[in-house]
Amino acid sequence: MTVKEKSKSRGRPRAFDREAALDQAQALFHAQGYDGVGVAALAQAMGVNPPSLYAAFGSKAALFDEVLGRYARNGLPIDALLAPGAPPAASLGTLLRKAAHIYAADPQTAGCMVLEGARGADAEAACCARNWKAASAQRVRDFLIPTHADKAAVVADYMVTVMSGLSADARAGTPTDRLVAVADMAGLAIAAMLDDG
Amino acid sequence: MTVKEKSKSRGRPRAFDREAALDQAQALFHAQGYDGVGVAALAQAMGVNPPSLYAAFGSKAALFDEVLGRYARNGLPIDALLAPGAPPAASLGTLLRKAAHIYAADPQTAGCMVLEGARGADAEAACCARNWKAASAQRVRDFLIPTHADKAAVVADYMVTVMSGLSADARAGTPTDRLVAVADMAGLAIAAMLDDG
DNA sequence: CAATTTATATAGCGATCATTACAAAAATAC
DNA sequence: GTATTTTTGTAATGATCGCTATATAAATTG
Repeated sequence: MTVKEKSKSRGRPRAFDREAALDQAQALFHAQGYDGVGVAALAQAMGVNPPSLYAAFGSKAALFDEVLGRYARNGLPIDALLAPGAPPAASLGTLLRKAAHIYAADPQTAGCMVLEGARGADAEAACCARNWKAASAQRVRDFLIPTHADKAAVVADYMVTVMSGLSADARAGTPTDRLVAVADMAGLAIAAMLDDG
Repeated sequence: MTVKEKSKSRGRPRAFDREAALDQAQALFHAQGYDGVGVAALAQAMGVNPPSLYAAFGSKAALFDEVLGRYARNGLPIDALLAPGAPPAASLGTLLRKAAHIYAADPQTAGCMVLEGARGADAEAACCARNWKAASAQRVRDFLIPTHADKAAVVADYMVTVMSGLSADARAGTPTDRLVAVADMAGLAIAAMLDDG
């Protein structure tokens, strides 16, 4: 039952599915946070011994970074919602509302893994997470530049700030309806800034 | 130079100033977070050996809880800003703006210790911090009930959410002016909710 | 076949974690 | 004075941290 995707490498083949192992790592990181989960727990959940984990992923931080990449790719559909030409205020409001729903949907995956990772005690992991966080803020800025160039920076900062707060609330156990109500209220500032102002 | 405040207790007198030690602990917890600082570092900063720390404060988590109490008492002047009869939207906007200033004022004390502590990996410490967080939310609700009873809950949630996001940004190094700009934009939603709506 | 390469499992590395025996020291109580 | 109580410093507890040295197993290469 060994898998050999692409090139038939020389040595002994890997005995575990790399993607499936990443899934397990992602679930654990999301549920308990980078600081809350140890390498031993990760290896066990991935069905692998620590040496294989290090051989395949390099380090705990590198594994986390790879997990964050998958998460950012398959998480919130930012690019779909913020397509060029979409109505700015409404689209950003929808993004906040969708984030609230996703953050509170499952207690095992509460909040945003990127935004939570950016606050952890581990400097290396926080640095990785903040890079992904900055990339998301940049996407919001790019979306706004054509229509509201002068306000793109503030509004993008505001979006990240609110989503970070929503993520914290979701991890504290705030239920979906309260989170969505906050997201909708946060949308009022966007409308006031982009439509009225 | 030994201090004996109230009752002359029986045994050997304490050799350190309890309040000064708490100051040092607060500085360290604020700078590095509950998970980021160990008991050994705490004891050294407080000028005390670990056994004395445990004799005086009980445990790392209990020390953190006591520090949080001091912090909540001497931190943001919530009660002063949210006095009964104060203009609701303007007062809450001022609170956000003041929070932004304080959060970003000193890199050694960036963000809010309560809101950051509420996201830590340690369950006991996070529980303590969330109690203080809930108490602050309750003060906002009480402030709003007389004038906007129907919206007090959402607005209080929104305030805590935004402040939590501001705290995260401050810890990530966002400068004061950008944080204040976000706080002011967040104030637009409060005005829209309380004045217009 | 032997040689090489890679992944595996066992076991343990030194460091740090929060916490605590233990005994000497310093105060009051009798 | 002696007894009692509390704090002190030294040193170490077991647990867990991220990580790895080592040897064996399983594949390709010649």
